[in-house]
Amino acid sequence: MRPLFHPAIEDLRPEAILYALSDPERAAIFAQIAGVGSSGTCSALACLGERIIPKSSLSQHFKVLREAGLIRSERHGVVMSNHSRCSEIDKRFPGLILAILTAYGRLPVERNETLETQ
Amino acid sequence: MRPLFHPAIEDLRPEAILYALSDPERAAIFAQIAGVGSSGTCSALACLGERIIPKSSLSQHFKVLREAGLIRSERHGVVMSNHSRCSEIDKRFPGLILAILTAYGRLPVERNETLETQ
DNA sequence: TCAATAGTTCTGAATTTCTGAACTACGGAA
DNA sequence: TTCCGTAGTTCAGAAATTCAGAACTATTGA
Repeated sequence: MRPLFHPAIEDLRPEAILYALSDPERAAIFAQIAGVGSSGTCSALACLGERIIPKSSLSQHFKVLREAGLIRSERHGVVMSNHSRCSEIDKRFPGLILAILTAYGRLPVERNETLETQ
Repeated sequence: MRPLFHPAIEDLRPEAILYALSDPERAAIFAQIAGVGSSGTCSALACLGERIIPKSSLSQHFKVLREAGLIRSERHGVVMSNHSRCSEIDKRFPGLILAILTAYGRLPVERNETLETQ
């Protein structure tokens, strides 16, 4: 298994972020991770929506999110922990993640700790 | 030629907007239209970047932008005029377009007339 | 009526996405 | 140690999407 690639903050490209979040399943996964803060294993996120996401697809989704710079994944023993890189991204692209999650209706009304409201 | 489809504002879906703007060529076209305000013919936008976009591809790009609700196209004689639906979209998804165009580095520093800075 | 211009649709090749099956990595039990 | 179970990755082929040249349509002006 090759080591997980995480782009540096200065290498983030807006097209990759938009592409990653243009899939509602991926957006739901990311919203969950960003909402809960440091969050869950891949398998815990397998049935957020109306279907059970096959694990190979799920793995691909995480790869896309990771390589867009949206999340950071690290292995802890047998499970993978994923957390969002919202605050880093917000420095580079102010307001972007907040606007996207809001558009998806994924942000709670009360202030979210992992996102600066600018 | 079938009539051009423009979604109603309440039918706009964030995934379609993100997808449409996740292509740098389409984003450049949209930025140009949104920046200039009411803007140009398709062919006038054919060589914004490093290559000349084939006209069939260009036509597809416009269709994607149109069906995502980002632009409104109308035929005036032999040419097509396209203008952005930024202000409508901004009511539905506040800050989204501004954040995306800013991330792409496409917004002038001075205030843009077609976008509300909220 | 004809030619020119601007854009759309068609079509097949190339690319991408999806997902079941096989595989790898790690931890714990025996 | 070895074996087993869990968690996730990679492979591979089918399905879907994208790309762009060629053919087509619509409109204007001569």
